Amino acid sequence: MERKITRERFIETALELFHNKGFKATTMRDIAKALQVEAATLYNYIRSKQQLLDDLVFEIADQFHDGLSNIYNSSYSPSEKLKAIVDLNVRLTTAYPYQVALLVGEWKHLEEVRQQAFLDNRGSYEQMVRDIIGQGMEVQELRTMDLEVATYSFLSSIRWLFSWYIEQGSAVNPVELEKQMSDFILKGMQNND
Amino acid sequence: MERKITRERFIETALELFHNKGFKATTMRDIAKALQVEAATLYNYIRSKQQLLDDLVFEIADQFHDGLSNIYNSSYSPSEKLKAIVDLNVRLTTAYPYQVALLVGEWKHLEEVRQQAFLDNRGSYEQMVRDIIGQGMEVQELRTMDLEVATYSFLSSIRWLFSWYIEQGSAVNPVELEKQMSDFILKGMQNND
DNA sequence: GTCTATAATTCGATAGAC
DNA sequence: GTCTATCGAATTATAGAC
Repeated sequence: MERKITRERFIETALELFHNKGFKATTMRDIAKALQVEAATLYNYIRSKQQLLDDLVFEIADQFHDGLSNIYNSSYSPSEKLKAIVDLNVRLTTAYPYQVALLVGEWKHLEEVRQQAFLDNRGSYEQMVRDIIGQGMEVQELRTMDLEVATYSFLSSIRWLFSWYIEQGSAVNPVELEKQMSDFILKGMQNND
Repeated sequence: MERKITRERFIETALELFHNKGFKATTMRDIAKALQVEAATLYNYIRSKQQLLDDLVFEIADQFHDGLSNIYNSSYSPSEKLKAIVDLNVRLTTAYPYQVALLVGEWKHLEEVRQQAFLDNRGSYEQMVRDIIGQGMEVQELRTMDLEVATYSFLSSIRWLFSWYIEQGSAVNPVELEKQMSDFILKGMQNND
């Protein structure tokens, strides 16, 4: 009958509410009510609601960025790298679906300076993907296509994984999911001459 | 030196702010300031902020739904229908990018009953797409793949078009865009035996 | 570590003059 | 149709008792 709050339970509850109602529409009282405590209690765990968002967004954003850097700086071929990127996304998304949801949908509510830092991070991520796809076309591993459309479509098709995963009640085999997604996305990009 | 507000200018300004800051974070005073009037003035144009969101979301949602219904009930083949869906999305998104942004990102802030109506509408849209892809596999126009992953990836890859279009400053030829996107997305789905 | 109480601010919306 | 003035509710966060 433990009623005590752990930081972990607090974060979990907050993330779920942020996903369901949005960060701005979720009040400290909402989170407190879900944990059956008073709102003031929550301030033993965080400095502010704003700081909580910042911590959660950048924690997961850094994981994506670091993961992609390792892929980018590897000796894999371009199309092998793209498969590794799909794999990275599936692994992070199935491990931290609600944090990815926050990353995709609530970064606008970071304070201004931090929002710019976020956009720099995201821009760097997108540029690495663009480079890899461009290299794939150069060595003719990938079909020749409009680079911007290809980059955008690739990123777009994996970005919404979190919402599907959450809706499915997480009843998905991550390994099979990665196979299916790589298959679908990369088949359209590969050069078959 | 016309300072008068038209309903059109009001909607345009509100949509842009909703996209930049999010619906919840945009105050009536924000919109008023951008139009260089007082907040009270805005209530000559709308009944409430909530009603404004509702009107704008369902106006564009209905256009997507009706457009897809027409495609669904046509005599085109499944893969021709998919191409028509991409075309529908490109046309609506390039014509009403900020309204599409609202549709994708802010539906959570509809009031509860209307939110359910929205989800019913979206579910119906997704089911039609799922049907078309399933039929494409049956008649072997499309490769055999996991139906859920294919449907999700297809929808996902066109959903973020609005953000790209807005970022590009709308400097895109819609016809060429439709061609590039159809090409990218459908190449990976077609059966080549 | 959790509570009660409340300060300080902000927001949506209305009343009523012009 | 736009303004000034303001109400009432809601929100983040803090102070201080236990």
